Amino acid sequence: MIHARTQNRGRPYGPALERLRAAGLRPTRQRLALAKLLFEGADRHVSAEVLHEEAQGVGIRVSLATIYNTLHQFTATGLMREIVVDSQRSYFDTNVTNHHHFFYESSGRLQDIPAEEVRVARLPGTPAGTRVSRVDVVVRLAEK
Amino acid sequence: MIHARTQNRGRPYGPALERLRAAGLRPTRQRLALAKLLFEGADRHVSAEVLHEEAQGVGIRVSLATIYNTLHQFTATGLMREIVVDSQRSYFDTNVTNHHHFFYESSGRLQDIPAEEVRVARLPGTPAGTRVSRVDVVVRLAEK
DNA sequence: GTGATTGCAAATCTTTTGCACTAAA
DNA sequence: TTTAGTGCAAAAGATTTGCAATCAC
Repeated sequence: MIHARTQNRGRPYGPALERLRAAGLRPTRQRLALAKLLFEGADRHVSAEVLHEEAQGVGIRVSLATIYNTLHQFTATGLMREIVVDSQRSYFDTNVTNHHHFFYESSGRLQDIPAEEVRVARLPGTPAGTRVSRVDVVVRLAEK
Repeated sequence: MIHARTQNRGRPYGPALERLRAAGLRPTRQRLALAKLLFEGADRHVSAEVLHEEAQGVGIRVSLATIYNTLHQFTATGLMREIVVDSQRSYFDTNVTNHHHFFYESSGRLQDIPAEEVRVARLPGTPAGTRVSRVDVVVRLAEK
């Protein structure tokens, strides 16, 4: 019989650890815990404040400064993406594939729009000396 | 001969005053001065800080708090529009017609893209109970 | 005059920083 | 060990607010 600790179903430590490893980030206690919150489950849109509260709620002891550090490291290593929809607060998205967003103005909630569902026919050429780093489409929604 | 004060070429006090009147804003000294800076000339993209410095530079005595108040009042009355491209700073646009933007990531500069030059084919229906208040397309540019 | 507007300074909010402490390798 | 990472509190930057003074009507 195999010892529980070595009973390896292909994911000995879970995908969170692997993601951090792949991103070249040392898997510390807090990064691992945050990665689990963020990546195990559906795609998410979080602000630093919300993620901090959620972490506290689940018993993860982590400071707000570390939340910011972590979100920025995850963004810098391509694990997450920053979305700009509110000039007062930063949002981060666990979906790093090409896509767009619905933004509910009243609640501040974000919802993905798959890239295929938006066709942007950009006629103007990009200015000389520049290249397009990203095209963001935000459909702002108000209550009817 | 007509007195200089009444020599009216169709714009007795200039369009700035008329704009404020039309927007229902009392034409105070600082609102008038800011309106002239903003609306007499080509369309502009300003941040509160930049507008404040520019005003000071031209000898307009106005506090930063009033700059913020004014930009928000102008936005609330439809004289300007807020553009969200940077989660740390607010930008306001004097062009309130339907259009989009190039955003130079390195300099923070904005450039209009006429609405006709971008075709957004939005296939997903808007969620129930909501209506589209605006569709923003931001083409982020990096240096080549 | 009277109520709207302004300026100033203090307050608030989000995000960053400095630095001693802790933990991963 | 050695070095990266963390927490905390303080700092920084953007924006808002409270309130007395000022201005438009």
